[in-house]
Amino acid sequence: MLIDTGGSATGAGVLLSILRDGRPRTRAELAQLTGWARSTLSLRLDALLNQRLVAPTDDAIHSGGRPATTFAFNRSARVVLAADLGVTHARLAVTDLATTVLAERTAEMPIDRGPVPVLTWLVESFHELLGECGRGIADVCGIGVGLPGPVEHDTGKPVNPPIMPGWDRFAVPEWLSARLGAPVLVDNDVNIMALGEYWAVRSQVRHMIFVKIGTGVGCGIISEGRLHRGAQGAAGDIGHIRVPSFEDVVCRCGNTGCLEAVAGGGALAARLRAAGEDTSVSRDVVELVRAGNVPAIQAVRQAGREIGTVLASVVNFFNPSLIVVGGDIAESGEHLLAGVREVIYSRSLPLATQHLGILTSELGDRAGVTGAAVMVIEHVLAPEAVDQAVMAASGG
Amino acid sequence: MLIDTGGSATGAGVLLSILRDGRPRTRAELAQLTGWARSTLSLRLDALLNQRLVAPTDDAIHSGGRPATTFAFNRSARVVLAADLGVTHARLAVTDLATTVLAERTAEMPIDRGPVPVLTWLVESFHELLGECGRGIADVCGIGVGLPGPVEHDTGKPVNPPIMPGWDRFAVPEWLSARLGAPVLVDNDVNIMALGEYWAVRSQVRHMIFVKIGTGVGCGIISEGRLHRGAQGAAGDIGHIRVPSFEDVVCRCGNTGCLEAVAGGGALAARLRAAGEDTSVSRDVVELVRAGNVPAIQAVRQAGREIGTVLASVVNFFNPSLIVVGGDIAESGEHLLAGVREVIYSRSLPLATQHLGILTSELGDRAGVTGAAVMVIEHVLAPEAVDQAVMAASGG
DNA sequence: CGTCTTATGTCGACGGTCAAGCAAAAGCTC
DNA sequence: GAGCTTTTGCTTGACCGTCGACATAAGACG
Repeated sequence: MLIDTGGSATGAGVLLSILRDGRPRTRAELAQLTGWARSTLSLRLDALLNQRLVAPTDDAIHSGGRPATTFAFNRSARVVLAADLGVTHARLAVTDLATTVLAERTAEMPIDRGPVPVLTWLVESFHELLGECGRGIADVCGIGVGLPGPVEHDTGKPVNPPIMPGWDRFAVPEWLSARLGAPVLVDNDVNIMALGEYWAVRSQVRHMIFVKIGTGVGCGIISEGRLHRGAQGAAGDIGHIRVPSFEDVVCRCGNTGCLEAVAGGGALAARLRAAGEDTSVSRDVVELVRAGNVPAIQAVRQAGREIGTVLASVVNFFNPSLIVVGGDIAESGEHLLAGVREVIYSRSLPLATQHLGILTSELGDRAGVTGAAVMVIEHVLAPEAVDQAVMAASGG
Repeated sequence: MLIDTGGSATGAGVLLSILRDGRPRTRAELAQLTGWARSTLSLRLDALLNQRLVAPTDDAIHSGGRPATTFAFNRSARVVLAADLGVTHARLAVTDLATTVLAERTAEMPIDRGPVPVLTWLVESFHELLGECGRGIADVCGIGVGLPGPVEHDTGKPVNPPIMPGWDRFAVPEWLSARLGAPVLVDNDVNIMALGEYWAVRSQVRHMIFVKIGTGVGCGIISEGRLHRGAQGAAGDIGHIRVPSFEDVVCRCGNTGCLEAVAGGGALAARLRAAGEDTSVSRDVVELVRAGNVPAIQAVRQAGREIGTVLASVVNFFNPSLIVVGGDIAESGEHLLAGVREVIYSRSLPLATQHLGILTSELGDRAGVTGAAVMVIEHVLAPEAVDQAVMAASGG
């Protein structure tokens, strides 16, 4: 229960947080920005150089006399292992400290095989991916994992996941970190996708909602730049909000009229199948839309309207400045988004919509692994964590 | 653009934040809690004693040898001026640093008289209230004001308030602090009510929603213990969420089917008036309910159901651990709450509702002034602010 | 009243930080 | 290549915050 007051709380962390934007800077600039003496600054800069978290850049700024060497964040100092585990699919990546993917892999990997088989495969694959991009296990500063169900983020354990048999309360972080020797962070897959998309717009946006429309419907919430997980980590479960005039539609959750049962990818596939199309999963619906199938396009647009109805309420309540729509169904082009926009702009308050952006995911199916990497990077590169690492390296 | 790295960042602030809970502690306990040497601790404790923010308590703990003097937060060190300005009504209070009301006053004060008349009255009344509780203007550490409309919290200016003629972009903080000589914080009235209610439960609750049902309907949102204001400061505007099967009801906002037009106090009064009752404002509805008028009771309970419909969606989306219902109509007893509970518990997900509390306001019509005081106290007693004050007092 | 125990104040030592100054380095201009 | 300009690294002395140790204070107990 001690409060860290420092002793040698070196302060290298805040220096790094300034350099995290990637812009190269001279010592003089950094001294002015931090308010430290040049001698002190050099001391702390050296600490970061020793950690290889910062590196001198090639181009020197010249202003008449001796050119000033510039220093910039070294995104290659460490690597992050990121995993986005879906219900049937898995995507893995090795990224640098700026979320750039260095090596990646996707595979069919049903989550219901259980934690040990899936995570064993995960560890093996990570080793292979590390080999692909020429890095070693020693370079790994952390592992981020997204799971398709509710996760207690503090402990990293899934809690009562409806579609992950065998995973309930499995200690994922302990299991993985024992085998990979680095800190492990776990969260819900929609949350990490939100984090990934937020990363790209973090300089302009403070409040954001990421809506994933796959088989089901869910969303991740960013408030004041931080993920809002809710009291039970169940925030963002908009898939089971009841939509009007569909009280007869039965949802897998046992209730009726849920958004997911009306506008989710699974529901669309089922409805089109009933109409004679050969659609079993949400990706089949996307195929059909891309092929120009009119009933499929109409269904997707109408789903957009239903989702828009719910989001219109969410906009009034939460007042975000950006809504990002992702997931399988979102990749079927503008049809879905058109429906969403149509309803939100007509139903939400002008004050809340005048500066509201409604966009499709920039990262596409990479949002998950990017977000997993972001989660790790934010943890490992937080000022206090950097201070501690620097202290440990110099202190012994 | 300097980053405060200290010099003499005394650290007295974190010490005070430990003592803020009100529990008396000995020097030894505090040294252990902070991790500082006893000598260092004494130094910082002295700084807080000089500021009178901490005071020795009478009872000394005895354990064989010399008894240890205990120290506790001195809630009487300063006073806060708090104002909750409604559309027609105003409530003012002088509170101590633990939000205890020392003197208060309510008055009819229509906000549409404009900023200068209202604020002039405010300043006069504050002086009188200070006299009543035997404190001087020098004791005031800050002023908190709640206004019935959207406020840009950073600047304290109302922005496009629909029902506050003459207030648009009026510089409330500058005007008041020039006359009262202390920092002024301004926010929306619903936000400060949320803050006030949160204060009472802050040790158990991190995510909360405060719903105010007066003439209109609005809510304040607490995420991770902090007020979520949204991108335009417009978050919590649930009064204009569309509720199903009321598409014919016209709202004062120009749209149709808004929750406020269906279940707000103004709407209830109008509906009962059309049925022959003598109700013009929401308080009249409450009177009627208290008198046992059956149509009024039915109307209020049904309003609770309509509000519950919206809140059920909000619960799925936001996953709070507590919903507090306040405002005029909430004071009509359990009828409203029964309607709200009925719908939320039947429509929201079990995971989100199993530990969800739905309660009426503990503070009642004092929630506003309490919240205004909380806003000021959190600002003035924040560790950095305390450090700065201590530094200023000792440095010159 | 003396002794014992624990709390508290004081003082010197230590270490981190700063400002200043100087010499060396690295490029440019002439 | 000499001279100029500016950055950079290094050193020194001073200052301040923090710590540990010692002396003193305050009450209890016999």
